Amino acid sequence: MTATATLQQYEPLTRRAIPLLAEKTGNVSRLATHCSSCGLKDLCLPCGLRAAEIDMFEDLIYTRRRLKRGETLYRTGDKFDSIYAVRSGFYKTVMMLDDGREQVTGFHMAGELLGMDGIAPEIHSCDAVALEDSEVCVIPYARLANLGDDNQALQRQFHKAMSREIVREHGVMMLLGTMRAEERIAIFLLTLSQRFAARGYSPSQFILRMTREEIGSYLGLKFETVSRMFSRFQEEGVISVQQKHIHILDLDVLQESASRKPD
Amino acid sequence: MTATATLQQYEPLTRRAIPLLAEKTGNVSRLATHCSSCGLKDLCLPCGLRAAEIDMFEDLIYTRRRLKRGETLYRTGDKFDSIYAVRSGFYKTVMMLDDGREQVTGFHMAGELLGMDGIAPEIHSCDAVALEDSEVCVIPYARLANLGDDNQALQRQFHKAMSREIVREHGVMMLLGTMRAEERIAIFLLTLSQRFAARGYSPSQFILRMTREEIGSYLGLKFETVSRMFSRFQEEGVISVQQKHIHILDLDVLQESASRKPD
DNA sequence: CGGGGATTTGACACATATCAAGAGCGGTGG
DNA sequence: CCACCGCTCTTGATATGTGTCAAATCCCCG
Repeated sequence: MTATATLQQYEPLTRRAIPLLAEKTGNVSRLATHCSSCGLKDLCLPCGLRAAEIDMFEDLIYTRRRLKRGETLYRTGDKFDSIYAVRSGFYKTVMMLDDGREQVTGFHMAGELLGMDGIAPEIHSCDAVALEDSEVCVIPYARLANLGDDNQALQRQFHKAMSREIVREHGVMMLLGTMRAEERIAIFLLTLSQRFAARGYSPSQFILRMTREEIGSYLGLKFETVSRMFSRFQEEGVISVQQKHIHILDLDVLQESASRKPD
Repeated sequence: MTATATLQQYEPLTRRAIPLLAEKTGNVSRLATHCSSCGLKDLCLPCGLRAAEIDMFEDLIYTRRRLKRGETLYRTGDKFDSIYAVRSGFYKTVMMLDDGREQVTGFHMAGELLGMDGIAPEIHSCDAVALEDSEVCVIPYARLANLGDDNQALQRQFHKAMSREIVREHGVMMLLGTMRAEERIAIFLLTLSQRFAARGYSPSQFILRMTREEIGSYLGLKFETVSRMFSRFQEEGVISVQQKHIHILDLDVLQESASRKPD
Protein backbone atom coordinates (compact mmCIF):
# COMPACT_ATOMS: atom_id res chain seq x y z
CA MET A 1 0.00 0.00 0.00
CA THR A 2 1.81 3.13 -1.15
CA ALA A 3 1.11 6.71 -0.38
CA THR A 4 0.34 7.37 -4.03
CA ALA A 5 -2.60 4.98 -4.21
CA THR A 6 -5.57 6.75 -5.71
CA LEU A 7 -9.01 7.06 -4.27
CA GLN A 8 -10.53 5.08 -7.12
CA GLN A 9 -9.54 1.70 -5.84
CA TYR A 10 -11.25 2.23 -2.52
CA GLU A 11 -14.99 2.15 -2.75
CA PRO A 12 -16.97 3.81 -0.04
CA LEU A 13 -17.64 1.23 2.62
CA THR A 14 -21.35 1.77 3.02
CA ARG A 15 -21.89 0.75 -0.55
CA ARG A 16 -19.97 -2.46 -0.25
CA ALA A 17 -21.72 -3.31 2.99
CA ILE A 18 -25.20 -3.36 1.51
CA PRO A 19 -26.10 -6.03 -1.02
CA LEU A 20 -27.30 -4.76 -4.36
CA LEU A 21 -30.72 -6.33 -3.98
CA ALA A 22 -31.32 -4.44 -0.81
CA GLU A 23 -30.46 -1.20 -2.50
CA LYS A 24 -32.92 -1.92 -5.25
CA THR A 25 -35.84 -2.96 -3.13
CA GLY A 26 -35.21 -0.16 -0.67
CA ASN A 27 -35.38 -2.75 2.10
CA VAL A 28 -31.95 -1.72 3.26
CA SER A 29 -32.54 -1.55 6.94
CA ARG A 30 -34.04 -5.03 7.13
CA LEU A 31 -31.36 -6.86 5.20
CA ALA A 32 -28.50 -4.92 6.64
CA THR A 33 -29.18 -6.11 10.15
CA HIS A 34 -27.90 -9.54 9.18
CA CYS A 35 -24.26 -10.01 10.05
CA SER A 36 -23.82 -12.66 7.40
CA SER A 37 -24.41 -10.14 4.65
CA CYS A 38 -22.68 -7.25 6.36
CA GLY A 39 -19.49 -6.00 4.75
CA LEU A 40 -18.01 -5.46 8.19
CA LYS A 41 -18.22 -9.03 9.36
CA ASP A 42 -14.49 -9.60 9.14
CA LEU A 43 -13.72 -6.53 11.23
CA CYS A 44 -16.52 -6.81 13.73
CA LEU A 45 -17.40 -9.26 16.47
CA PRO A 46 -18.36 -12.13 14.12
CA CYS A 47 -14.85 -12.11 12.66
CA GLY A 48 -13.62 -15.65 12.21
CA LEU A 49 -16.92 -17.32 13.07
CA ARG A 50 -18.33 -19.97 10.77
CA ALA A 51 -21.57 -19.36 8.92
CA ALA A 52 -23.69 -21.32 11.39
CA GLU A 53 -22.19 -19.42 14.29
CA ILE A 54 -22.80 -16.11 12.60
CA ASP A 55 -26.43 -17.10 12.15
CA MET A 56 -26.69 -17.68 15.88
CA PHE A 57 -24.95 -14.43 16.61
CA GLU A 58 -27.05 -12.30 14.34
CA ASP A 59 -30.19 -13.37 16.15
CA LEU A 60 -28.88 -11.27 19.01
CA ILE A 61 -29.04 -8.08 17.10
CA TYR A 62 -32.65 -7.17 16.80
CA THR A 63 -32.12 -3.44 17.20
CA ARG A 64 -30.14 -0.85 15.41
CA ARG A 65 -29.97 2.79 16.29
CA ARG A 66 -29.43 5.70 13.96
CA LEU A 67 -27.85 8.77 15.46
CA LYS A 68 -27.44 12.19 13.97
CA ARG A 69 -24.24 14.15 14.31
CA GLY A 70 -23.85 15.34 17.86
CA GLU A 71 -26.28 12.87 19.39
CA THR A 72 -25.25 10.70 22.28
CA LEU A 73 -25.34 6.90 22.24
CA TYR A 74 -24.88 6.66 25.99
CA ARG A 75 -23.80 8.97 28.76
CA THR A 76 -21.68 8.72 31.86
CA GLY A 77 -23.82 7.20 34.59
CA ASP A 78 -26.29 5.50 32.22
CA LYS A 79 -27.12 1.97 33.19
CA PHE A 80 -25.10 -0.47 31.12
CA ASP A 81 -26.97 -3.11 29.23
CA SER A 82 -25.63 -3.25 25.72
CA ILE A 83 -22.47 -3.28 23.69
CA TYR A 84 -22.65 -1.40 20.41
CA ALA A 85 -21.03 -2.21 17.10
CA VAL A 86 -20.51 0.78 14.85
CA ARG A 87 -22.13 0.05 11.50
CA SER A 88 -21.46 3.35 9.86
CA GLY A 89 -20.24 6.75 10.90
CA PHE A 90 -17.75 7.90 13.44
CA TYR A 91 -17.91 8.15 17.22
CA LYS A 92 -15.89 9.64 20.02
CA THR A 93 -15.87 8.56 23.65
CA VAL A 94 -15.27 11.28 26.24
CA MET A 95 -14.63 11.30 29.96
CA MET A 96 -15.39 14.36 31.99
CA LEU A 97 -14.06 15.75 35.22
CA ASP A 98 -16.19 17.69 37.69
CA ASP A 99 -14.32 20.86 36.86
CA GLY A 100 -15.26 20.60 33.20
CA ARG A 101 -12.04 19.23 31.79
CA GLU A 102 -12.59 16.58 29.15
CA GLN A 103 -10.54 13.75 27.77
CA VAL A 104 -11.44 12.08 24.51
CA THR A 105 -10.57 8.43 25.19
CA GLY A 106 -11.13 7.16 21.69
CA PHE A 107 -12.43 7.57 18.17
CA HIS A 108 -14.42 4.65 16.85
CA MET A 109 -15.31 3.65 13.33
CA ALA A 110 -17.21 0.98 11.45
CA GLY A 111 -16.76 -2.52 12.85
CA GLU A 112 -15.49 -1.38 16.23
CA LEU A 113 -17.22 -2.03 19.55
CA LEU A 114 -18.37 0.58 22.01
CA GLY A 115 -19.47 0.32 25.61
CA MET A 116 -17.18 -2.32 27.11
CA ASP A 117 -16.24 0.14 29.84
CA GLY A 118 -19.69 -0.48 31.30
CA ILE A 119 -19.45 -4.20 31.99
CA ALA A 120 -17.70 -4.13 35.34
CA PRO A 121 -19.34 -1.13 36.97
CA GLU A 122 -22.68 -1.86 35.20
CA ILE A 123 -22.77 1.87 34.50
CA HIS A 124 -21.09 3.70 31.69
CA SER A 125 -18.04 5.71 32.67
CA CYS A 126 -17.90 7.90 29.56
CA ASP A 127 -20.09 9.50 26.92
CA ALA A 128 -20.25 8.09 23.40
CA VAL A 129 -21.09 10.78 20.85
CA ALA A 130 -21.71 10.48 17.11
CA LEU A 131 -19.39 12.73 15.11
CA GLU A 132 -21.49 12.26 11.99
CA ASP A 133 -24.83 10.74 11.12
CA SER A 134 -24.33 7.11 11.91
CA GLU A 135 -25.74 3.77 12.84
CA VAL A 136 -24.91 1.15 15.45
CA CYS A 137 -25.99 -2.43 16.04
CA VAL A 138 -27.24 -2.87 19.59
CA ILE A 139 -25.96 -6.05 21.20
CA PRO A 140 -27.68 -6.69 24.53
CA TYR A 141 -24.93 -7.80 26.89
CA ALA A 142 -27.00 -10.33 28.81
CA ARG A 143 -27.87 -12.13 25.58
CA LEU A 144 -24.36 -11.87 24.22
CA ALA A 145 -23.01 -13.44 27.39
CA ASN A 146 -25.62 -16.19 27.37
CA LEU A 147 -25.01 -16.99 23.75
CA GLY A 148 -21.30 -17.02 24.48
CA ASP A 149 -21.91 -19.86 26.91
CA ASP A 150 -22.95 -22.07 24.02
CA ASN A 151 -20.62 -20.67 21.44
CA GLN A 152 -16.94 -20.90 22.23
CA ALA A 153 -15.78 -19.13 19.12
CA LEU A 154 -17.99 -16.14 19.84
CA GLN A 155 -16.82 -16.03 23.42
CA ARG A 156 -13.19 -16.01 22.25
CA GLN A 157 -13.92 -13.25 19.76
CA PHE A 158 -15.42 -11.16 22.48
CA HIS A 159 -12.39 -11.70 24.70
CA LYS A 160 -10.23 -10.65 21.80
CA ALA A 161 -12.22 -7.50 21.23
CA MET A 162 -11.72 -6.48 24.84
CA SER A 163 -8.06 -7.43 24.73
CA ARG A 164 -7.58 -5.32 21.61
CA GLU A 165 -9.09 -2.38 23.43
CA ILE A 166 -6.64 -2.90 26.29
CA VAL A 167 -3.71 -3.03 23.89
CA ARG A 168 -4.92 0.06 22.05
CA GLU A 169 -5.07 1.93 25.33
CA HIS A 170 -1.57 0.82 26.24
CA GLY A 171 -0.50 2.42 22.99
CA VAL A 172 -2.25 5.65 23.88
CA MET A 173 -0.58 5.63 27.29
CA MET A 174 2.78 5.32 25.58
CA LEU A 175 1.89 8.16 23.27
CA LEU A 176 0.68 10.43 26.04
CA GLY A 177 3.42 9.49 28.43
CA THR A 178 6.55 9.65 26.31
CA MET A 179 5.96 11.32 22.96
CA ARG A 180 6.27 14.84 21.69
CA ALA A 181 3.56 16.74 19.85
CA GLU A 182 5.02 16.02 16.43
CA GLU A 183 5.12 12.28 17.07
CA ARG A 184 1.63 12.22 18.53
CA ILE A 185 0.15 13.92 15.48
CA ALA A 186 2.10 11.73 13.06
CA ILE A 187 0.99 8.55 14.82
CA PHE A 188 -2.57 9.81 14.96
CA LEU A 189 -2.62 10.34 11.19
CA LEU A 190 -0.91 7.02 10.45
CA THR A 191 -3.30 5.10 12.66
CA LEU A 192 -6.30 6.71 11.03
CA SER A 193 -4.81 5.94 7.64
CA GLN A 194 -4.44 2.25 8.51
CA ARG A 195 -7.94 2.03 9.85
CA PHE A 196 -9.40 3.60 6.74
CA ALA A 197 -7.38 1.24 4.57
CA ALA A 198 -8.65 -1.77 6.53
CA ARG A 199 -12.17 -0.63 5.64
CA GLY A 200 -11.55 -0.23 1.95
CA TYR A 201 -11.02 3.51 1.95
CA SER A 202 -7.97 5.34 0.75
CA PRO A 203 -5.14 5.36 3.28
CA SER A 204 -3.74 8.56 1.79
CA GLN A 205 -6.81 10.78 1.58
CA PHE A 206 -9.53 11.09 4.14
CA ILE A 207 -11.85 13.42 5.97
CA LEU A 208 -11.38 14.12 9.65
CA ARG A 209 -14.71 13.83 11.37
CA MET A 210 -13.49 15.49 14.54
CA THR A 211 -12.41 19.03 15.34
CA ARG A 212 -8.85 20.09 16.14
CA GLU A 213 -9.97 20.43 19.72
CA GLU A 214 -11.15 16.83 19.86
CA ILE A 215 -7.90 15.62 18.32
CA GLY A 216 -6.01 17.68 20.87
CA SER A 217 -8.02 16.27 23.73
CA TYR A 218 -7.32 12.74 22.57
CA LEU A 219 -3.61 13.42 22.16
CA GLY A 220 -3.13 15.50 25.28
CA LEU A 221 -2.47 18.70 23.33
CA LYS A 222 -4.23 22.04 22.97
CA PHE A 223 -6.02 22.66 19.70
CA GLU A 224 -3.60 25.43 18.74
CA THR A 225 -0.76 22.93 18.92
CA VAL A 226 -2.66 20.49 16.71
CA SER A 227 -3.24 23.24 14.20
CA ARG A 228 0.41 24.28 14.25
CA MET A 229 1.60 20.72 13.71
CA PHE A 230 -0.73 20.29 10.76
CA SER A 231 0.61 23.54 9.31
CA ARG A 232 4.16 22.44 9.88
CA PHE A 233 3.66 19.06 8.20
CA GLN A 234 2.04 20.90 5.34
CA GLU A 235 4.93 23.36 4.96
CA GLU A 236 7.28 20.39 4.86
CA GLY A 237 5.21 18.79 2.12
CA VAL A 238 4.41 15.73 4.21
CA ILE A 239 0.65 16.20 4.11
CA SER A 240 -1.79 18.65 2.65
CA VAL A 241 -4.58 19.94 4.84
CA GLN A 242 -7.71 21.69 3.67
CA GLN A 243 -10.09 22.05 6.51
CA LYS A 244 -10.98 18.50 7.48
CA HIS A 245 -9.53 16.99 4.33
CA ILE A 246 -6.18 15.31 4.85
CA HIS A 247 -3.93 14.09 2.08
CA ILE A 248 -0.82 12.17 3.07
CA LEU A 249 1.84 13.12 0.51
CA ASP A 250 4.94 11.49 1.95
CA LEU A 251 4.25 8.42 4.01
CA ASP A 252 7.92 7.72 4.69
CA VAL A 253 8.62 11.10 6.19
CA LEU A 254 5.44 10.89 8.23
CA GLN A 255 6.53 7.52 9.59
CA GLU A 256 9.90 8.98 10.47
CA SER A 257 8.20 11.80 12.33
CA ALA A 258 6.23 9.19 14.23
CA SER A 259 9.37 7.77 15.78
CA ARG A 260 11.74 10.66 16.11
CA LYS A 261 13.12 10.72 19.62
CA PRO A 262 13.14 14.07 21.48
CA ASP A 263 16.90 13.79 21.37
CA MET B 1 -11.30 5.18 56.90
CA THR B 2 -9.42 8.19 58.18
CA ALA B 3 -5.90 9.29 57.44
CA THR B 4 -4.98 8.85 61.07
CA ALA B 5 -5.77 5.14 61.20
CA THR B 6 -2.86 3.28 62.67
CA LEU B 7 -0.97 0.41 61.18
CA GLN B 8 -2.09 -1.92 63.94
CA GLN B 9 -5.54 -2.54 62.62
CA TYR B 10 -4.23 -3.74 59.27
CA GLU B 11 -2.63 -7.10 59.43
CA PRO B 12 -0.21 -8.04 56.71
CA LEU B 13 -2.20 -9.66 53.96
CA THR B 14 -0.08 -12.73 53.53
CA ARG B 15 -0.80 -13.80 57.07
CA ARG B 16 -4.53 -13.53 56.71
CA ALA B 17 -4.41 -15.40 53.45
CA ILE B 18 -2.96 -18.55 54.91
CA PRO B 19 -5.03 -20.61 57.33
CA LEU B 20 -3.44 -21.28 60.68
CA LEU B 21 -3.38 -25.01 60.16
CA ALA B 22 -1.33 -24.64 57.05
CA GLU B 23 1.19 -22.55 58.91
CA LYS B 24 1.49 -25.20 61.56
CA THR B 25 1.90 -28.17 59.31
CA GLY B 26 4.23 -26.31 57.04
CA ASN B 27 2.08 -27.36 54.09
CA VAL B 28 1.62 -23.75 53.14
CA SER B 29 2.27 -23.98 49.46
CA ARG B 30 -0.15 -26.85 48.96
CA LEU B 31 -3.08 -25.34 50.78
CA ALA B 32 -2.52 -21.85 49.52
CA THR B 33 -3.10 -22.89 45.94
CA HIS B 34 -6.77 -23.36 46.73
CA CYS B 35 -8.82 -20.32 45.91
CA SER B 36 -11.46 -21.23 48.46
CA SER B 37 -9.02 -20.70 51.29
CA CYS B 38 -7.19 -17.77 49.73
CA GLY B 39 -7.61 -14.43 51.43
CA LEU B 40 -7.73 -12.75 48.06
CA LYS B 41 -10.75 -14.54 46.75
CA ASP B 42 -12.99 -11.50 47.03
CA LEU B 43 -10.58 -9.33 45.07
CA CYS B 44 -9.48 -11.86 42.51
CA LEU B 45 -11.19 -13.66 39.66
CA PRO B 46 -13.32 -15.94 41.88
CA CYS B 47 -14.97 -12.86 43.42
CA GLY B 48 -18.69 -13.44 43.75
CA LEU B 49 -18.61 -17.09 42.77
CA ARG B 50 -20.35 -19.66 44.91
CA ALA B 51 -18.37 -22.30 46.73
CA ALA B 52 -19.06 -25.01 44.15
CA GLU B 53 -17.99 -22.69 41.35
CA ILE B 54 -14.83 -21.77 43.15
CA ASP B 55 -14.04 -25.46 43.47
CA MET B 56 -14.34 -25.81 39.72
CA PHE B 57 -12.23 -22.73 39.17
CA GLU B 58 -9.44 -23.69 41.47
CA ASP B 59 -8.89 -26.88 39.54
CA LEU B 60 -7.57 -24.65 36.81
CA ILE B 61 -4.73 -23.41 38.83
CA TYR B 62 -2.24 -26.18 39.08
CA THR B 63 0.80 -23.98 38.81
CA ARG B 64 2.14 -21.11 40.75
CA ARG B 65 5.31 -19.25 40.01
CA ARG B 66 7.60 -17.53 42.45
CA LEU B 67 9.61 -14.63 41.08
CA LYS B 68 12.42 -12.75 42.72
CA ARG B 69 12.69 -9.02 42.53
CA GLY B 70 13.63 -7.95 39.04
CA GLU B 71 12.60 -11.20 37.36
CA THR B 72 10.28 -11.17 34.40
CA LEU B 73 6.96 -13.02 34.31
CA TYR B 74 6.61 -12.58 30.57
CA ARG B 75 8.24 -10.44 27.91
CA THR B 76 7.11 -8.56 24.86
CA GLY B 77 6.80 -11.05 22.03
CA ASP B 78 6.38 -14.10 24.27
CA LYS B 79 3.66 -16.45 23.15
CA PHE B 80 0.51 -15.85 25.18
CA ASP B 81 -1.01 -18.80 26.91
CA SER B 82 -1.83 -17.80 30.45
CA ILE B 83 -3.37 -15.10 32.55
CA TYR B 84 -1.69 -14.52 35.89
CA ALA B 85 -3.24 -13.59 39.21
CA VAL B 86 -0.88 -11.84 41.59
CA ARG B 87 -0.85 -13.74 44.85
CA SER B 88 1.73 -11.67 46.65
CA GLY B 89 4.19 -8.99 45.74
CA PHE B 90 4.13 -6.15 43.31
CA TYR B 91 4.50 -6.04 39.54
CA LYS B 92 4.94 -3.45 36.85
CA THR B 93 4.07 -3.80 33.18
CA VAL B 94 6.27 -1.91 30.71
CA MET B 95 6.07 -1.19 27.01
CA MET B 96 9.18 -0.36 25.08
CA LEU B 97 9.89 1.59 21.94
CA ASP B 98 12.66 0.70 19.50
CA ASP B 99 14.57 3.80 20.50
CA GLY B 100 14.67 2.68 24.11
CA ARG B 101 11.95 4.85 25.56
CA GLU B 102 9.80 3.02 28.07
CA GLN B 103 6.30 3.48 29.38
CA VAL B 104 5.15 1.79 32.56
CA THR B 105 1.55 0.90 31.76
CA GLY B 106 0.58 -0.31 35.19
CA PHE B 107 1.47 -1.41 38.70
CA HIS B 108 -0.21 -4.57 39.87
CA MET B 109 -0.77 -5.95 43.33
CA ALA B 110 -2.30 -8.95 45.06
CA GLY B 111 -5.57 -10.12 43.55
CA GLU B 112 -5.07 -8.33 40.24
CA LEU B 113 -4.78 -10.04 36.87
CA LEU B 114 -1.87 -9.75 34.47
CA GLY B 115 -1.52 -10.70 30.85
CA MET B 116 -4.88 -9.85 29.30
CA ASP B 117 -3.08 -7.77 26.68
CA GLY B 118 -1.99 -11.06 25.12
CA ILE B 119 -5.38 -12.53 24.30
CA ALA B 120 -6.05 -10.82 21.00
CA PRO B 121 -2.59 -10.84 19.45
CA GLU B 122 -1.74 -14.19 21.10
CA ILE B 123 1.57 -12.58 21.93
CA HIS B 124 2.38 -10.35 24.85
CA SER B 125 2.77 -6.69 24.03
CA CYS B 126 4.55 -5.65 27.19
CA ASP B 127 6.92 -6.97 29.85
CA ALA B 128 5.68 -7.90 33.32
CA VAL B 129 8.39 -7.51 35.94
CA ALA B 130 8.32 -8.34 39.65
CA LEU B 131 9.20 -5.31 41.79
CA GLU B 132 9.69 -7.50 44.84
CA ASP B 133 9.86 -11.20 45.57
CA SER B 134 6.43 -12.41 44.66
CA GLU B 135 4.15 -15.17 43.59
CA VAL B 136 1.50 -15.55 40.90
CA CYS B 137 -1.15 -18.13 40.15
CA VAL B 138 -0.88 -19.30 36.56
CA ILE B 139 -4.27 -19.57 34.85
CA PRO B 140 -3.97 -21.27 31.46
CA TYR B 141 -6.17 -19.25 29.15
CA ALA B 142 -7.42 -22.17 27.08
CA ARG B 143 -8.67 -23.90 30.21
CA LEU B 144 -10.10 -20.71 31.67
CA ALA B 145 -12.04 -20.11 28.48
CA ASN B 146 -13.28 -23.70 28.34
CA LEU B 147 -14.36 -23.66 31.92
CA GLY B 148 -16.07 -20.34 31.27
CA ASP B 149 -18.21 -22.05 28.67
CA ASP B 150 -19.81 -24.12 31.42
CA ASN B 151 -19.75 -21.55 34.14
CA GLN B 152 -21.61 -18.35 33.46
CA ALA B 153 -20.62 -16.64 36.66
CA LEU B 154 -16.94 -17.21 36.00
CA GLN B 155 -17.32 -15.95 32.45
CA ARG B 156 -18.98 -12.79 33.73
CA GLN B 157 -16.25 -12.29 36.29
CA PHE B 158 -13.63 -12.54 33.62
CA HIS B 159 -15.47 -10.01 31.46
CA LYS B 160 -15.61 -7.72 34.44
CA ALA B 161 -11.91 -8.05 35.08
CA MET B 162 -11.14 -7.00 31.52
CA SER B 163 -13.68 -4.20 31.69
CA ARG B 164 -12.10 -2.94 34.89
CA GLU B 165 -8.76 -2.83 33.14
CA ILE B 166 -10.30 -0.79 30.33
CA VAL B 167 -11.82 1.65 32.80
CA ARG B 168 -8.55 1.93 34.71
CA GLU B 169 -6.76 2.79 31.51
CA HIS B 170 -9.33 5.42 30.64
CA GLY B 171 -8.49 6.98 33.96
CA VAL B 172 -4.80 6.95 33.16
CA MET B 173 -5.50 8.55 29.79
CA MET B 174 -7.38 11.33 31.56
CA LEU B 175 -4.51 11.76 33.96
CA LEU B 176 -1.86 11.84 31.24
CA GLY B 177 -3.91 13.94 28.89
CA THR B 178 -5.26 16.69 31.09
CA MET B 179 -3.59 16.80 34.48
CA ARG B 180 -0.65 18.65 35.89
CA ALA B 181 2.25 17.05 37.72
CA GLU B 182 0.86 17.88 41.16
CA GLU B 183 -2.49 16.28 40.39
CA ARG B 184 -0.89 13.21 38.86
CA ILE B 185 1.23 12.56 41.93
CA ALA B 186 -1.67 13.18 44.30
CA ILE B 187 -3.94 10.81 42.40
CA PHE B 188 -1.18 8.24 42.23
CA LEU B 189 -0.77 8.30 46.01
CA LEU B 190 -4.51 8.25 46.67
CA THR B 191 -5.06 5.34 44.33
CA LEU B 192 -2.27 3.35 45.94
CA SER B 193 -3.72 4.18 49.34
CA GLN B 194 -7.14 2.84 48.37
CA ARG B 195 -5.70 -0.31 46.91
CA PHE B 196 -3.70 -1.00 50.05
CA ALA B 197 -6.78 -0.38 52.16
CA ALA B 198 -8.82 -2.82 50.07
CA ARG B 199 -6.21 -5.45 50.92
CA GLY B 200 -6.24 -4.86 54.63
CA TYR B 201 -3.15 -2.69 54.80
CA SER B 202 -2.94 0.83 56.12
CA PRO B 203 -4.17 3.44 53.66
CA SER B 204 -2.03 6.10 55.30
CA GLN B 205 1.35 4.41 55.53
CA PHE B 206 2.94 2.23 52.91
CA ILE B 207 6.12 1.34 51.10
CA LEU B 208 6.61 2.22 47.48
CA ARG B 209 7.94 -0.80 45.67
CA MET B 210 8.91 1.18 42.58
CA THR B 211 11.57 3.81 41.94
CA ARG B 212 10.89 7.47 41.27
CA GLU B 213 11.76 6.78 37.68
CA GLU B 214 9.11 4.07 37.37
CA ILE B 215 6.52 6.33 38.97
CA GLY B 216 7.51 9.05 36.54
CA SER B 217 7.27 6.74 33.57
CA TYR B 218 3.78 5.65 34.62
CA LEU B 219 2.66 9.26 35.14
CA GLY B 220 4.35 10.77 32.11
CA LEU B 221 6.86 12.74 34.19
CA LYS B 222 10.63 12.71 34.64
CA PHE B 223 11.92 11.29 37.89
CA GLU B 224 13.24 14.69 38.99
CA THR B 225 9.72 16.05 38.79
CA VAL B 226 8.38 13.16 40.87
CA SER B 227 11.04 13.83 43.46
CA ARG B 228 10.27 17.56 43.53
CA MET B 229 6.54 16.93 43.97
CA PHE B 230 7.18 14.55 46.84
CA SER B 231 9.41 17.17 48.43
CA ARG B 232 6.79 19.85 47.94
CA PHE B 233 4.00 17.78 49.47
CA GLN B 234 6.32 17.08 52.36
CA GLU B 235 7.15 20.77 52.90
CA GLU B 236 3.41 21.48 52.93
CA GLY B 237 2.91 18.80 55.58
CA VAL B 238 0.62 16.74 53.35
CA ILE B 239 2.78 13.64 53.38
CA SER B 240 6.03 12.54 54.85
CA VAL B 241 8.52 10.75 52.64
CA GLN B 242 11.47 8.75 53.82
CA GLN B 243 12.99 6.90 50.94
CA LYS B 244 10.26 4.52 49.82
CA HIS B 245 8.20 4.97 52.95
CA ILE B 246 5.15 7.20 52.43
CA HIS B 247 2.96 8.51 55.21
CA ILE B 248 -0.15 10.43 54.23
CA LEU B 249 -0.59 13.12 56.88
CA ASP B 250 -3.45 15.17 55.47
CA LEU B 251 -5.79 13.21 53.28
CA ASP B 252 -8.11 16.17 52.66
CA VAL B 253 -5.41 18.41 51.29
CA LEU B 254 -4.08 15.58 49.18
CA GLN B 255 -7.53 15.04 47.73
CA GLU B 256 -7.78 18.73 46.95
CA SER B 257 -4.45 18.59 45.18
CA ALA B 258 -5.81 15.72 43.14
CA SER B 259 -8.49 17.89 41.60
CA ARG B 260 -7.00 21.35 41.42
CA LYS B 261 -7.52 22.73 37.95
CA PRO B 262 -4.52 24.32 36.20
CA ASP B 263 -6.46 27.57 36.39
C1' DC C 1 33.22 -1.06 54.44
C1' DG C 2 33.08 0.29 49.66
C1' DG C 3 30.66 1.18 45.36
C1' DG C 4 27.00 2.25 42.51
C1' DG C 5 22.44 3.18 41.74
C1' DA C 6 18.68 6.15 43.57
C1' DT C 7 17.38 10.46 45.12
C1' DT C 8 17.45 15.36 45.95
C1' DT C 9 18.17 19.96 44.63
C1' DG C 10 19.60 23.92 41.81
C1' DA C 11 20.17 26.57 37.48
C1' DC C 12 18.69 26.97 33.08
C1' DA C 13 16.35 25.58 28.52
C1' DC C 14 12.62 24.59 25.81
C1' DA C 15 8.22 22.61 24.24
C1' DT C 16 3.83 23.52 24.64
C1' DA C 17 0.21 26.36 26.81
C1' DT C 18 -1.94 30.68 27.03
C1' DC C 19 -3.77 34.84 25.32
C1' DA C 20 -5.20 37.42 21.50
C1' DA C 21 -6.66 38.82 16.95
C1' DG C 22 -8.31 37.86 12.63
C1' DA C 23 -9.72 34.85 8.76
C1' DG C 24 -12.44 31.13 6.83
C1' DC C 25 -16.37 28.43 6.41
C1' DG C 26 -21.01 26.57 6.98
C1' DG C 27 -25.50 26.94 8.22
C1' DT C 28 -29.70 29.83 8.62
C1' DG C 29 -33.09 33.04 7.77
C1' DG C 30 -34.74 37.06 5.58
C1' DC D 1 -29.54 34.23 -3.16
C1' DC D 2 -27.13 36.79 -0.21
C1' DA D 3 -25.81 38.41 4.31
C1' DC D 4 -25.06 37.48 8.78
C1' DC D 5 -23.68 34.86 12.81
C1' DG D 6 -21.14 31.69 15.26
C1' DC D 7 -17.96 28.28 15.46
C1' DT D 8 -13.61 26.47 13.94
C1' DC D 9 -9.22 27.25 12.59
C1' DT D 10 -4.80 29.72 11.90
C1' DT D 11 -1.11 32.43 13.37
C1' DG D 12 1.67 35.48 16.36
C1' DA D 13 3.56 37.01 20.84
C1' DT D 14 4.43 35.74 25.30
C1' DA D 15 4.21 32.84 29.62
C1' DT D 16 5.12 28.84 32.21
C1' DG D 17 5.49 24.04 33.69
C1' DT D 18 8.27 20.53 33.15
C1' DG D 19 12.46 18.77 31.09
C1' DT D 20 17.48 18.80 30.93
C1' DC D 21 21.93 18.94 32.83
C1' DA D 22 24.78 18.80 36.70
C1' DA D 23 26.51 18.01 41.28
C1' DA D 24 26.10 16.39 45.85
C1' DT D 25 24.19 13.15 49.13
C1' DC D 26 22.08 9.04 50.57
C1' DC D 27 21.69 4.39 51.44
C1' DC D 28 21.12 -0.19 50.08
C1' DC D 29 23.54 -4.38 48.97
C1' DG D 30 27.13 -7.10 48.35
